[in-house]
Amino acid sequence: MTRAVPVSVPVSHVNDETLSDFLGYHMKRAFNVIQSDLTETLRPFELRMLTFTALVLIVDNPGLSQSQLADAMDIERPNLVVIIDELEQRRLIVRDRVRTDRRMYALKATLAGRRLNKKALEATKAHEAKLLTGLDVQTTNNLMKVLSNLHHHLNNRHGGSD
Amino acid sequence: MTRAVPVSVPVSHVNDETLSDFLGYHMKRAFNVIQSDLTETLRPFELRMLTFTALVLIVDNPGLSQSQLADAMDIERPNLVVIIDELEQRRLIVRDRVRTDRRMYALKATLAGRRLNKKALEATKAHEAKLLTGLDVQTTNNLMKVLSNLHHHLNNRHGGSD
DNA sequence: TATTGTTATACTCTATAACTATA
DNA sequence: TATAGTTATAGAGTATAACAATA
Repeated sequence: MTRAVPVSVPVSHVNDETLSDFLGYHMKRAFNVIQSDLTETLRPFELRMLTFTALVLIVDNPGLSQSQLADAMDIERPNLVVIIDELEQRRLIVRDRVRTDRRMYALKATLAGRRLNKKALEATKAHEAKLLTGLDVQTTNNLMKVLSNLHHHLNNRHGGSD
Repeated sequence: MTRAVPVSVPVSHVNDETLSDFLGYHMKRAFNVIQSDLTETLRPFELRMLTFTALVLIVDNPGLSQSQLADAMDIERPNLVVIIDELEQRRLIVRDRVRTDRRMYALKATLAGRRLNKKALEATKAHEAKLLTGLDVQTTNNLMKVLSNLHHHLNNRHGGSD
């Protein structure tokens, strides 16, 4: 896992100036590190980023449907099914039939689900705080705000003009 | 592709406040939209984000090795092989043996590669500018800078302490 | 007809171990 | 022995079409 130090090679420092205008490039690189880190943090709880996110959203929004959840997570409905299956099989959530519309399920967390959610959440927060140690506070706050704005902006364009 | 308008459901607005502290959540959502958009933009050129990024970096850094490129792209060396294979088969780049160290290839773009690079680059820039229309300039600049800082920060921690 | 959840499926991206050829 | 590139492979994530049940 030790990142090798470059030896004598044709190019000593990779020039990525042309790519510096592209969000995708920077976001992917940053996201890569964050996600692989988050994956490790969640491993002891047997959660992945997707199952963790789903669990948090269900805990915070008891009764929401799979369609709504998929929409909030920006994934397709079919891909959510296995995630919900997994959480349900582990008795962390339940699928309750909605009386008034029997097509839907109302997703709710169990006590075990809420407990795991709490523990995983704490671990993740602690780990992330450690990751961001050394970054000035304003940068961190900016980042969150800008990313959130960006998503709303992009999502509106995406959903609206297509 | 039309995003369905929510009907009457148990939860009218999904509360994601608990997740609002997590970089991963916001980055993923924003990245999702950007990448799916970028994918469409690059489709006419028969490029994906990975092949596009590799091409740009090779054009800008003639002679770099696959290890260096993989490192710059934050992917594992084995995963780069098929990407380079694809670009080589399409005669967009060549693998030149390095005389002084015959283990390595010096990657170089062909004329066709540089031409495609230019066209794809223009399309991507135009498309991205359109995507970001309406966002104030400072936000955009901040975003780029913060993401770049973040990557360096995380990468140092990641590579250094592991 | 339209929507919710589902199955099946294919494609892309990612990660690891083990190999070869060179150094 | 160590590194560059490679192969094979397994696991995640993503996207689409088509279906049953329900509205």
